[in-house]
Amino acid sequence: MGRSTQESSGTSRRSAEADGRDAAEICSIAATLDIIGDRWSLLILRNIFRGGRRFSEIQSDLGIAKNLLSDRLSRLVDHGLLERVPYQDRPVRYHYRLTTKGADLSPALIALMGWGDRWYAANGAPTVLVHEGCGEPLEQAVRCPSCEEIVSPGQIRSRPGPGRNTNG
Amino acid sequence: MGRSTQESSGTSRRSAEADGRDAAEICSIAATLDIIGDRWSLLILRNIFRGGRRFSEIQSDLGIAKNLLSDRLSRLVDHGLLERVPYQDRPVRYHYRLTTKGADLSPALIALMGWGDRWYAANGAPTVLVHEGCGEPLEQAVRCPSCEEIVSPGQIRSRPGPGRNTNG
DNA sequence: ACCGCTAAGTTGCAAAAATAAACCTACTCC
DNA sequence: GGAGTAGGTTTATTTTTGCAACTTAGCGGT
Repeated sequence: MGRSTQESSGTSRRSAEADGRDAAEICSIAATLDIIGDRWSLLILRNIFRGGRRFSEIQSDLGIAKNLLSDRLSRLVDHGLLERVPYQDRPVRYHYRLTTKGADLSPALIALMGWGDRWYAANGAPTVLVHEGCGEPLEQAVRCPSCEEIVSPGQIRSRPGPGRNTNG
Repeated sequence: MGRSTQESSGTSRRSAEADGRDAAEICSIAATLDIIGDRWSLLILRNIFRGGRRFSEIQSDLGIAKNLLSDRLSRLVDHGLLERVPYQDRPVRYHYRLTTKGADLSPALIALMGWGDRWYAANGAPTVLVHEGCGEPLEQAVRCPSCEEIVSPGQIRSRPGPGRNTNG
């Protein structure tokens, strides 16, 4: 009935800070990693991005233990990144589909893939993302919507936003 | 002398596929996650990005156990993402600085932060990245260098690259 | 000279999580 | 009615974590 032995759907995996504020409340990176910051979640999502939607497909492709896959899929469904939808009756079989929220992680996957390509793909990238139509390889960039230009890393500054210290 | 109890600098953390090809060899996302795909590495890097370079600074900010921090820092140094540099003699004290390779992960951190902002920052982002000079918030985008335009997710296709099946 | 303090770790141990392998349920095909 | 498939659960073993105590090396005060 429950989610097997390794239950882990508590509110937060990392310990709270001194005054009860959790790291996730003051950093969106921490908030994100609380959800997909383990060794399998992003790989599972990557597989589903590529079209491998069924339990057994993901399991054999990744070599993940079945109980862990079961647990991670449930977690991702609970957090609203995936939907579990029946794709046949008799016997009822499910597959997993990205929600808008899950699909919205694609920039992060693209960035991680780009880094691996740049630093570990000695013989060229295993997979390249191309522009539909023109077919040319794509790249990721940070841009300033108001200046309408690409911003280099050195021109990026960070400052506290409106969500800082909400619980004051 | 060694790296304390939790040694983990083997070549690969995930098991090899049937024919000896590792997942990392056919997917740059897997290759990347082999290095920073645990619960702490990206948070450590984030801290160092923000300027928190010393052991104790990272340790108290993150609340990570000291032995784990020690292990993760050594791993990141071994993999060339960080450099351990003495910042004083007597007693000799070290801090950790991003290498080019480590700094090159910033697009991934920006993407993860953006996702957390969009889905978990009900009261606005805790931190915003702005364009130096104009001060306006930045965004991340995928662009086609040859068409010189921003590409929406639906226009992205992926195909095998030159590094696929290198070990034929 | 001794006391307490800081930084940056290391060591030992208990608890939690990951892994592997066996098992289960429903159903289909032969 | 036996074998196979999909999608899991259960159980046992191994690995990682997390916590607390301890270490090393120097500093500042008394």
